[in-house]
Amino acid sequence: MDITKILDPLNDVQRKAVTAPSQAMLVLAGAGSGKTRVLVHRIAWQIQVENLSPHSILAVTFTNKAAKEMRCRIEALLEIPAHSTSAPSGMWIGTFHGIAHRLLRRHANQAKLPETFQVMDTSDQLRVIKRLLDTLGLDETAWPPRQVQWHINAQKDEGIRARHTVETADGYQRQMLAIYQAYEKLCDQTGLVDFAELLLRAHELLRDNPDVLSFYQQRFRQVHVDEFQDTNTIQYAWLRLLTRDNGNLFVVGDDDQSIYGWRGAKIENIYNFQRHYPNHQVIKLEQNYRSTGNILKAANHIISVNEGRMGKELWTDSGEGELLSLYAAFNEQDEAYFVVERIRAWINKQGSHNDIAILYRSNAQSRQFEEKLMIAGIPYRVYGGLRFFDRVEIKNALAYLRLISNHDDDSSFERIINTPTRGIGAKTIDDIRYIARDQTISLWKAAIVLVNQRNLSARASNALTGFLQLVKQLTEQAQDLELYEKVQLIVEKTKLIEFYQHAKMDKGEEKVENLEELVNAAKLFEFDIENEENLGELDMFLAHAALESGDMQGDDFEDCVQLMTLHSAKGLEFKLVFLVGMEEGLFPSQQSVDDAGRLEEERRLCYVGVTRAMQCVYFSYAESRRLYGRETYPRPSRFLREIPAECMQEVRIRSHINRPVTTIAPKKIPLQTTGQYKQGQKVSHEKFGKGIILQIEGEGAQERVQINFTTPVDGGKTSGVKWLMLAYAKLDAL
DNA sequence: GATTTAGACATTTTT
DNA sequence: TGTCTAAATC
Repeated sequence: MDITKILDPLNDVQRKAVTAPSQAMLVLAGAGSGKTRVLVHRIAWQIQVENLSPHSILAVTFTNKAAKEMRCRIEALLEIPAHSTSAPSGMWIGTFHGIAHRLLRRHANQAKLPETFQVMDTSDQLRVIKRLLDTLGLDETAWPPRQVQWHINAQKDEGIRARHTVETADGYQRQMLAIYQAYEKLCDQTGLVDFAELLLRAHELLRDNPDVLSFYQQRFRQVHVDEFQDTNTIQYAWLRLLTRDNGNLFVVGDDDQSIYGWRGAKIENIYNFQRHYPNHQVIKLEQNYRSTGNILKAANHIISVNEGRMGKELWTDSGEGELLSLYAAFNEQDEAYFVVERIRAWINKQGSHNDIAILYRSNAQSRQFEEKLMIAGIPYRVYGGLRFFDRVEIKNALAYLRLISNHDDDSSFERIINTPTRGIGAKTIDDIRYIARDQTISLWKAAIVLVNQRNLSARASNALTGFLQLVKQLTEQAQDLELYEKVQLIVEKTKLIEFYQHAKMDKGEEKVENLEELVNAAKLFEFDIENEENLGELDMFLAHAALESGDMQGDDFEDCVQLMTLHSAKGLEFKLVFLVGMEEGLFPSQQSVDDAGRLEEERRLCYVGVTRAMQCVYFSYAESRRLYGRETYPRPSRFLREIPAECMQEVRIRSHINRPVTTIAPKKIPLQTTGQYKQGQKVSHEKFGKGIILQIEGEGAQERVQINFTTPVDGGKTSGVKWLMLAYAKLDAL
């Protein structure tokens, strides 16, 4: 047995946490202090040294990425051969939602769910709510669907069912309650489960079924939780139930990095933990292995302004490093130019685009930077876009698959009844809805009833019959096929490809590619044997699509500058970090400045941002910024003043950045189009291939465009950046 | 049934 | 100001 492999890479405090006897443990792990390492080594320790069966291990995370990483690192440490997916090791490592889902599949009966229940994602849920409001005859402007959705989810996150709510005189509350009730009923009828419901249901399953509870209490001798500060009420309640008999709950978190309070996360869970588990031990990891001394000094000062912390101060034994820099930009354009210029300098000196991140408070801020990076020809990647499984074309294809799996899935039925368009109009759909509501049957059954009634117009009847037959036929044909063949069948036979190919809508080509990619994804989808219990491969795949929607585009190893929000930067690290838009009203955001609690969360966000950096931090703010079409003159962020002056240097403007004299309007560089082409537009040229328009200059016959050609041509190389006269170049818009 | 136009709206996000 | 969605129109 090789204990050294587990213990040697650890410092004293980490080792103490890893080797502590079984009990409740709270590890307060500062940024970059080896939090995941402790978790991974702790589990390895328990298995290898304490001879605990992997079967007895439960580890919970928030994201699939984190779960995957943890599993890989544990298996590497234990030298379990790679590629032996989850099954052989027997450990349950997953997200709260993933594990709740697994429990509900295994005990669908006791959870009072149909065995074929389907998981819906956020957009599915919104559709269901919209439809519900419609049936209830409520006006969408008075009852905005998003707000209703938010309300319902917030209730569920707190563990509150509609029936628990106390009657109030407040009309608004009462209506919301009625909607919540109706929503619960609808979900029960159609066998649909939203994300919050997964957690709530899993909690109720354990709470109300002592046999199930004691089974899992005995199975999971050790329960581990990552990012504990992000748990919400119901997640923590669930953890408490599971660990009630032995108290072996090992949680790792950082109160200073709690940035999800707005979606129900409760820092209080950390304080409550200490009350609920009186025999717990607290260990603080404060040695940071990521950042320079100056960066940590700045971060510590910022976070120290907050009240009511658990108290922690990061230190490092590596040197001071460079000073942090601050740039006061004239406006947001200037800010972007500055950042690009610095990126260039970094690349020229030492290298990789991957080292660099531009972090901002809100997604809208990415635009300026994308534009300037594009012009500069610097490769970049924006995080937080549409996920693969969230795309319309994919959702449509999945809806067909779901309908095949369960004809009574109303939400899928409605989604695709007229996609691709097959002549079934709003009128016919209304009729189907009416019958369904009237006889309390599914839309599918109602559609059959409607056809049989024979009082439809010939055209509508034909169209509807055609649709019903298509689905029936697909169901039969799919019967004995492999998963990917089923997907292929759907994609081909439903004419979705033709639909998107034909439509000249933007990104049609991309949509077709995505559908093809979906078939591929099905091929790659590895069937998790441990989960098999009640479920077919297709249903597994559908659940996977809902629960792991982001996983496909996850790791691109292209060498790119990374653009993302501060929130999505949590857990990552970069050598060079730009924290842009450091302005009052932007960061901290306007909505949080009046509320002490929310302001502290913004400050923690700033702390998270600074601690992402390993070597270098640049702050920037704009003295004037166009916001929602209005010119604003924000003040620098208060967080900048919370950084000690001795770790900061102010960067002065370079000569080439024009600072217009105040009375003269800023000179506009002629970037406007005179007609058909726009900056950023994709075009193709018969000789140079496809590319993107970087700049447009001149007028009339003199008009010329600069294009960055990105597709390889005959020689196998890309044509690169070229200036072309519009009058001569044969360009096609894409 | 597709295209156009008007209007709302605009932190942060994973599952 | 720009984007996205929903309704209006041909």
